[in-house]
Amino acid sequence: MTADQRKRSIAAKPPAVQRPRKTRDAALAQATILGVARAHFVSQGFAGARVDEIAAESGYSKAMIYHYYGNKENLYVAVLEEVYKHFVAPRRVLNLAEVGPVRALEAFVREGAASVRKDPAILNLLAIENLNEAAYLRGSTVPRAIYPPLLTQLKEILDAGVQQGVFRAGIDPVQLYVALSSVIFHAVSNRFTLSVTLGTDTASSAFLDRHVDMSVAMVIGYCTTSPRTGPVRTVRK
Amino acid sequence: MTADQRKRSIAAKPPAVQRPRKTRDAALAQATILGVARAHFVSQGFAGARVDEIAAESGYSKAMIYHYYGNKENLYVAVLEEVYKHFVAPRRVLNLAEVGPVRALEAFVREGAASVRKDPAILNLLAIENLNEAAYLRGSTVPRAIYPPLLTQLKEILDAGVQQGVFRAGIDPVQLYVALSSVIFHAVSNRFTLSVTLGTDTASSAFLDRHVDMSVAMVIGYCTTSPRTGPVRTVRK
DNA sequence: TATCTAATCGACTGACTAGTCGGTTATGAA
DNA sequence: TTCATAACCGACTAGTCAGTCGATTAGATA
Repeated sequence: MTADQRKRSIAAKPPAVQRPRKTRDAALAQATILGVARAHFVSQGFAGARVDEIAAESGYSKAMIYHYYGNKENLYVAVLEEVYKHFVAPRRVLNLAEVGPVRALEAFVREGAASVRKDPAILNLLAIENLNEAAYLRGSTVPRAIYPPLLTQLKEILDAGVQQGVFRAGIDPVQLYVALSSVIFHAVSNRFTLSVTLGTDTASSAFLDRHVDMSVAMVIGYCTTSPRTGPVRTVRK
Repeated sequence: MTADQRKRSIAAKPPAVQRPRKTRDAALAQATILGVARAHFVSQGFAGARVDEIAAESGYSKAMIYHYYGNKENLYVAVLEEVYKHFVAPRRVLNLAEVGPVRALEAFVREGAASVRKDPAILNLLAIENLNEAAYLRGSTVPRAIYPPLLTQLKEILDAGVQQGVFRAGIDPVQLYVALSSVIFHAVSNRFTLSVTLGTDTASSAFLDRHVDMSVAMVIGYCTTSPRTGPVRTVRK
């Protein structure tokens, strides 16, 4: 039994929806198919996912999938867009003026980390996209619309921090976002290989809790340190 | 034309090795097949790679692949092990006593970053493994043997730093390694999606240079800061 | 030189896979 | 009630895929 078969057999459960279906409901059909497709693409990748399996598990015929989504690629893109939207949606707007730039930045990091820990699906799709050189993502407008507000929010936090004299000047929001997302995402998206190679359960919530704390300290520490006096300096006075 | 076909057509070049082959050479055959397989698994993933294509491009028949590697999974594991070895091999041993803990830690980060920027293949395989919950990696002893020395090296740097009063005490090497690898790997492995979503070419060497500098500052800053002092304290709940 | 091992391959197979097609029937509107 | 629309599906196809098999032959060895 190959690893692939091992994994696939998990999905070999009876159909989630029993036929004969009572009523016709196009919206329900589309949503059900999309949900099942999401699970399959996330765990099997684009090439690894099987349209037949998605159909069987959803309780609808394969013809329905092609009726609503046209082809496998469109179905995948629909999943990609749905997951992207879902990823950013729960992020609440911080009251920057109230909590101040340092706490706002900390919240930014902690919320992102909590979001991917609760549902790592976005990380799998991101990995798939990068393996594929973002071929499908490029064709979608949804993810592109999601990020500018996030960058704007980050820029406002940075500006406020500089103005109040708590952050160093000259930090590029894009550059900071990349660093942030690194510490937020990587430990979760690579939890399996890290656990195997490091011999520690890096997926445990205790480990990830500590990782988030360390990440926050690194990011806040960087932003609050003057670049000239440098990090090499032993202790801040 | 689907994105898959678009990508696959790149590999549709004439065979790298011309037949009739002059001599028989088992070692050459295995190495050639492994090299071509590496390229295919890295860019297409396990499910996406095609044994027929690997055979055609290598200039050997498919029967040779099965003769030497048994099946697709074994071939993939062989690639995985080869890439892992190649990833750690070029890392030179630092003279900790000579350069001191701060520079040693900086070098640790910079060398890791340089290594994956030069050849991101390891990152693709890591992504594939994590999508697969490290199913294949678990069956291999090679990657497991590679990491302990790396952690030992990191621990020595940390200990020296604490002893010399430049690093804070109590940093877990495993925890630090996860943070390090985050900032080292993520920007490179996610360069495609980051570029698309952020609207900036995050794969450019200028951007990555700045990212590495920021990463070094964050890591060194964290290790050289006392956890009790500094502005970080104010944000703790 | 005779012999044996293993390097090598063309052609095959059975299972799988994305996508299609022709038809049936529930449902809402007229 | 009639009827048009679309929700829905079983069965099919053409091509693809991992893996096999029987045979041929280069080259090492005795």
